[in-house]
Amino acid sequence: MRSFYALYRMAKAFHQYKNPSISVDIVLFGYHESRLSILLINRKEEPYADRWTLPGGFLRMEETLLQTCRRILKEKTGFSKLYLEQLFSFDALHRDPRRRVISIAYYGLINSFYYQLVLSKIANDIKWCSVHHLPPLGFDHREIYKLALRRLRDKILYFPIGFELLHGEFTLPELHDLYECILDRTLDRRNFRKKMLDASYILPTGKKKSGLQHRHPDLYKFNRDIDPHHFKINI
Amino acid sequence: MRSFYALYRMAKAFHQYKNPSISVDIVLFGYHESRLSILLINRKEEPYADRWTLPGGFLRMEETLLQTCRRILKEKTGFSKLYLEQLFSFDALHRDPRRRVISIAYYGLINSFYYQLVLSKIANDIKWCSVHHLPPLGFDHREIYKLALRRLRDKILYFPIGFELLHGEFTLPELHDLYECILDRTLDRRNFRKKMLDASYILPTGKKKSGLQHRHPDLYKFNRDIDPHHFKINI
DNA sequence: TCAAAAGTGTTTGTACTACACCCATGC
DNA sequence: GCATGGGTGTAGTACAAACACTTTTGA
Repeated sequence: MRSFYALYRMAKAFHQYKNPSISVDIVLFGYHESRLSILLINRKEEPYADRWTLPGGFLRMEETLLQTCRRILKEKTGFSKLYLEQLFSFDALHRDPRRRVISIAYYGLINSFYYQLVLSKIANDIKWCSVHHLPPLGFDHREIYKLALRRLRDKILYFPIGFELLHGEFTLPELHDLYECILDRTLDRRNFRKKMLDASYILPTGKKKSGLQHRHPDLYKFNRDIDPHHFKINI
Repeated sequence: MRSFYALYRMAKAFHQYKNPSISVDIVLFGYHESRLSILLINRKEEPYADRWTLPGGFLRMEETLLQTCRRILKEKTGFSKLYLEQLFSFDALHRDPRRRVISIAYYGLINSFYYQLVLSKIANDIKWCSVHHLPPLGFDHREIYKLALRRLRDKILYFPIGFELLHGEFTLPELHDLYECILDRTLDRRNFRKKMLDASYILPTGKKKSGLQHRHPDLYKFNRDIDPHHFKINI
């Protein structure tokens, strides 16, 4: 009888603690050679075996969500220092066919292609994929990606996140190209330069970038003395 | 032995499914007589017994998060049709002293004071409380409230959520006062009127509001033909 | 010296700000 | 008729948009 009672207590506890699994999914944007890409993983296992999905994984009880994101990205990219921001929680009842999973999506920015991608055991393949040629994605990951891109486009207009995608020192044409890639439209070169400099958001380093074919452009750096929360710019 | 085996399986399942509890907490804004308020509940039980907190509750397995919000608000206010938007997920490890609870916060807007508040069994008291005189709040609810207010203030500048707080027909002075309450600053009456009308965001009904002491102001209504996602206004 | 990309200033238009007087109503 | 709040227009300013030529460099 004692074991039945223990079973009963366990069942009760089980029921009480029965909760959805919590996962994170990450839209990791990278920028390289005038292309905005996201990191995709080809799944080895069901569901969605052989389909491309966003990197993601399950929360552990002793982790915060951000820590989960960083652990997963470290496993897959080797990179640990990057900009991450919470995006939205996706909670449709059957978004994962296995069981109830609530996914809290994050998006991140990385100066991509610096680090070798690591192929984990649960994946067939991992790659950077241009946002202009995305394959069909598993789960509701296309929806998550679309929201992330919208958020990134909105945010870059009034918050200096773009710099997370460039090196410590960069040229104005590089910054300009980055903005055009993210926003997917052309921006007047002269006005762009003027706004960036007037906001004293970037500072000249006095150096020039060499090794290029034509005129050597000036190098700038991010002005870290500006409070990004009070940064105000209209591209 | 059979019961031990069952116990073992159960324990394994328990472990596998051990996940944080998921709750929602709701910052419900109401507006009445030139005051912006939020709905607060005085807890009867530990933790934070006798302290004021945001309305909230635990997700059930068969519910979406929005359904959880609506169930909770229906229990406490009797009101079911209201504007709700996901705000942020709060996941600090010990934000709830009982166990790991991840709270997905929502904020909502209600044409308040229409509906009688319902005192549930787990509460000592429930009330609308002016945002200018908030008591200390339990859990991390002050942080949640602050984020909600910031979001509301940001959003009202470019999205027509303010109308959710007014009746179907309203006067321009009422709308003006609502914006001033939410933003907590004065706005030029003439410019405000001009912008609202130029955006054809509100439409004259041809009627006037009577029963007032002085000149009877014109009544307007929300222009539902405008796609709120393309609504653009700068207050 | 030529081709390609980087650097620079001015003009024009639009949109926000600031501001003061008349009108309708109830008492 | 008077006190109170509602309705209306204009002038000034600031910022964003549009736009073309000169400079630097490698080949």
